[in-house]
Order: sequence, then structure tokens, then C-alpha cells
Amino acid sequence: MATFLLKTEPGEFAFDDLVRDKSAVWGGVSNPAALKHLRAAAKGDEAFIYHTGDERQIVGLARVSRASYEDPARPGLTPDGEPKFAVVDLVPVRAAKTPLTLAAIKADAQFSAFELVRQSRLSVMPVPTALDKVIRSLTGL
DNA sequence: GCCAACGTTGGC
DNA sequence: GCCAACGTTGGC
Repeated sequence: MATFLLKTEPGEFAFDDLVRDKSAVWGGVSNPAALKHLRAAAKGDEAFIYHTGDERQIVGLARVSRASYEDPARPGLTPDGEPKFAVVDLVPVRAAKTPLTLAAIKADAQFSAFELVRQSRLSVMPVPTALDKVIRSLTGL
């Protein structure tokens, strides 16, 4: 089971919205690298939800309740037969006891190779197992 | 509000 | 197919 980190602008879609609505279709990504990661998301995978903008912190954990599929709003396939624009269904797991800020992540050498730090514009990324553990420990997730 | 980093587009 | 110009995103 893999873990991902999903970035969202809280003004558009926040973790609290997911908790309130019980589930959500998550997508709207068009960056090719982010889409590649999103297409790899399988049912049962988990995802840290990170708020961009003024917050810049990991605020909660979600579970993938439906593996990535073609975005109904933007149908189409790649030449490889993959959904051009993928989405996943998410359900909330729990909110972080202690949100983990980008500043704290950047200040921690364990995260120096993490894509969140290295490529600020990437909105979907896999979380390596070692970092998954660190994040869960720091956030209480 | 600015800028760095990265993607995309279009002319050649 | 290359690359300059432009657009977008996200952090500061």
C-alpha cells in the first residue's frame, strides 16, 4: 500500500470539506508528473492532505476509496490508453493532531530529498515509506 | 506583489 | 526538433 501527498488550495477544497462531505472526487491536476503519480493511486492507498496558500501544512489523512479513473469532466485517453486526466475518490481518515508545516519540513534534514521540498509546484507525489513514518509520528496521523 | 521554477506554445 | 517567449503555480 502506497502513501501519497496531495496538495490542495483550502479555499477550493479543504480537508474539512472532505470530512463534512464524507467523500470527494479529487483531481483537476494537469501537470504531467503529478498525473503520472495520481494514475498510480490504488484503492486502499492513503494520502496526506497538504494545504497550499497561506497555510502550507499537512492537515489530515485520507484514503483512496476508488483507484484513479478517467476524469468525467475531462474525458480522453493518452496514446498508452491511460486516462489523460485522472481523478481518485477519497474518504477522510482523520485530521492531524498537530499539523506539519512546510517550514518544519524544510528545516528537517530527513526531508531534504522529498519532492515537496525539491519541486514546489508538484501537486501529487508519492511519500517514501521512511518519510511516511516520520510524518505520521510528527502529525499524530 | 514579486519572483523562481517549471510547463507549454509557436515560429523557424 | 529546438528554443525563445509566455503562462502558471506556489512560496516568500
